Amino acid sequence: MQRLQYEFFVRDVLEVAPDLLGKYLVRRFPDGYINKYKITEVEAYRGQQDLACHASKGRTARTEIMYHNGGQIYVYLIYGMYWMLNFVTSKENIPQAVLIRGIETYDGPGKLTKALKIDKSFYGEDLMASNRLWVEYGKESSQVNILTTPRIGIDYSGEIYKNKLWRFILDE
DNA sequence: GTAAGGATTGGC
DNA sequence: CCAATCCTTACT
Repeated sequence: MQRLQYEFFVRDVLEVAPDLLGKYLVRRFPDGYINKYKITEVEAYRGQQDLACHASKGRTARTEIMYHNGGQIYVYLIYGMYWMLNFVTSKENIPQAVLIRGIETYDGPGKLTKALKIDKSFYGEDLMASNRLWVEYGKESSQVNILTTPRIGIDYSGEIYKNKLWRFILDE
């Protein structure tokens, strides 16, 4: 199937995040083996105002990639042991990203990066140019049922943002 | 330089 | 319930 292009990612994260559900994350491993995984759970992180978004701290070495045009990969380490996989969205200078929290077979942001062998070396990689990680359309209709809930693990982000229904789950 | 804490997970 | 484990950020 066809790889998602820049136009898909260069939109507001609240449009891109739910739209990623049902699409396929494609990984080409170092030995050349290719596997595809249906995306089942994501979260949206939206700009400097969103206190749960890393970019609320401003433009730093870590958040730099989020200020780029959509379609780049943002990876960071959490709790000293788990890599989190994100896709940058929106236009240049608008820091947004979608956290991939679950894919078919591997439920959990830390589990899926471990299974797919994703680490810091993917930071800043382009989803349209990469030969080892990208996203494709599925063959079935894009009609999917979606559940929304508050985001996980961001209780520190204040009343307004911790209650936003910016976690999107594929309802099977 | 130093300290605090995190978009998580698994084990007790 | 709590430790693991290390990078990023802020600065008593």
